[in-house]
Amino acid sequence: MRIQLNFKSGTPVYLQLIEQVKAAAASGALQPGEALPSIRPLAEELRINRNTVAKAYAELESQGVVETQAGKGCFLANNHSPLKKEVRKRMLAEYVDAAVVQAHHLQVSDSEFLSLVQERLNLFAQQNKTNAAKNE
Amino acid sequence: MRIQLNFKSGTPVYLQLIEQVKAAAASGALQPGEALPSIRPLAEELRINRNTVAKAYAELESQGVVETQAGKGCFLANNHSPLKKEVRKRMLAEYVDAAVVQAHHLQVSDSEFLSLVQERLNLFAQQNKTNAAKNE
Amino acid sequence: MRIQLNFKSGTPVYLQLIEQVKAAAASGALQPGEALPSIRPLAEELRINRNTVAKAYAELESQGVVETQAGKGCFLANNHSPLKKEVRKRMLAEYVDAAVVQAHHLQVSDSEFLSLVQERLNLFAQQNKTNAAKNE
Amino acid sequence: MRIQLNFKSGTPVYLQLIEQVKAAAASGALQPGEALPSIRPLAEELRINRNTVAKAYAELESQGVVETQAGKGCFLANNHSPLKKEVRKRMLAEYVDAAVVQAHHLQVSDSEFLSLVQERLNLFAQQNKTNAAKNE
DNA sequence: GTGGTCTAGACCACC
DNA sequence: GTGGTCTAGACCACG
Repeated sequence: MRIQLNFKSGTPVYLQLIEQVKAAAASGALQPGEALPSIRPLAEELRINRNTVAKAYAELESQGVVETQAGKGCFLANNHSPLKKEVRKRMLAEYVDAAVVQAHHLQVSDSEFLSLVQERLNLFAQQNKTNAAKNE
Repeated sequence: MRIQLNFKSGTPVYLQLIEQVKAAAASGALQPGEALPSIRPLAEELRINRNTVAKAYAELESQGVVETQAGKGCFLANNHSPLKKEVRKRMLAEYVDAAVVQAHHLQVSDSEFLSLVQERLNLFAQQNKTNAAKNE
Repeated sequence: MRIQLNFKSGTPVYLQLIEQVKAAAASGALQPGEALPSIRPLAEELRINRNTVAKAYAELESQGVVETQAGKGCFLANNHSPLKKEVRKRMLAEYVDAAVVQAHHLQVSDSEFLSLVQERLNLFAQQNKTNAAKNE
Repeated sequence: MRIQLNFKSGTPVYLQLIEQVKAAAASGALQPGEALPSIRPLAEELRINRNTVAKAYAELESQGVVETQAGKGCFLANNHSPLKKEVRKRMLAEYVDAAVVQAHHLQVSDSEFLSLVQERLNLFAQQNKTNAAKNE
């Protein structure tokens, strides 16, 4: 699971964590019963306080999204099924629209915008590969 | 201009306002020189405090998006501060990255993602045309 | 009576007006029964709204410092006697202290400070003479 | 550090705080590197809201008078931003002018005014010496 | 415990 | 009526 925080957005960090865990569960990237990252390593990787991660996990447990087993870890609860493709597309569209509006506001043409999108996709795939290698 | 707030998103209300004013400006729904809604009526309509609207407008002014005249009102500025191309690209990249990450979380493939981007670009261009026609 | 406003101090203009009229009354510069400047010319001279002057005068009347006679003007009430020299000196000391602290903060030496004071006193006397000539 | 507020003066509380911290720094009562009172206890002691103190400290930081470390505290900065001599003189002139105007209102003669200035300078120098001795 | 931010209410100056 | 400012309360992130 890949977590990416935006410290400048004004959105509390723990809410960003919650949202991204939910998204991973919604997409099926995180399977029911699968373990979430442990609090301490995750906090170190993201350069945030352990309390912040703990708070997000606690909130997720109170919402029934995950189940915590003391001393063992935190696992995705069972009663979650991957969302329909249509729903996922609608969720994603919000993010795409924000980028499109910003592009227009910054007077970036459609073709420039599309090539930027392609560029970031490639960059992202490359980073993923690097992370995967590191975790082997 | 149509403003729609989401009080449960965790995104500060004043940031949502800023985004939507920018979107309206980018889409042509709000024309250069045109007056934005006055602070008090807008705050009442949205059921929020006047200061929240005032803060959004103040931030928009400091970004050069609008020009405010005390006692008169707040108007959309003409020139969208022509920043250097590199700077604009970097600003835009943040939005694109957020969408890319979300696509990955929701396990949407690159090709599906690109076609969604194209779809939203087309939709946006269409809205622009409609607004232009309306303002003639 | 010389009024000097500071638009950057954060103190409301009408409060500055009130304070300065009171100071003039306290010092004896304004005698009981003497007329205050008319609202309209004073507002023009100070480049502020007539309402602001009117508000200050209304507040002064409600405090019993002045008495307004509709259509005639605004006059200093009778029950005010000039303050003792010691009291005036103490009031003035507050302003002097603020300047002294600022001088030290800006690392201006005592001798430089004293020559600045002398310079401003001269400038002030000169302006007064100019204004007096204009009003003849 | 002794803070004394005047709630009836019309001067915003946060500005009074700024002035008094500057005065303490200028007089030597507060040494470079020394911690200012923490926001919460100070607010309670003065019976004002925490945000009012926070605003004063934030403004002091933007002026370069203090340096604040989130989660640690707020400390007096070392170098009082050596501005150009001309700029400093102009800033100081505002304070001097306010005192000069007040002297005129209170009908204090120039010579009396100058001797008062000298008196306060001496008093201030004496305080500085006392504070220096105390901090040895 | 520390400082920082978002939202709110009341008041100010100006037209 | 317009926008602007000061003060406040609640919540957040961090140590």
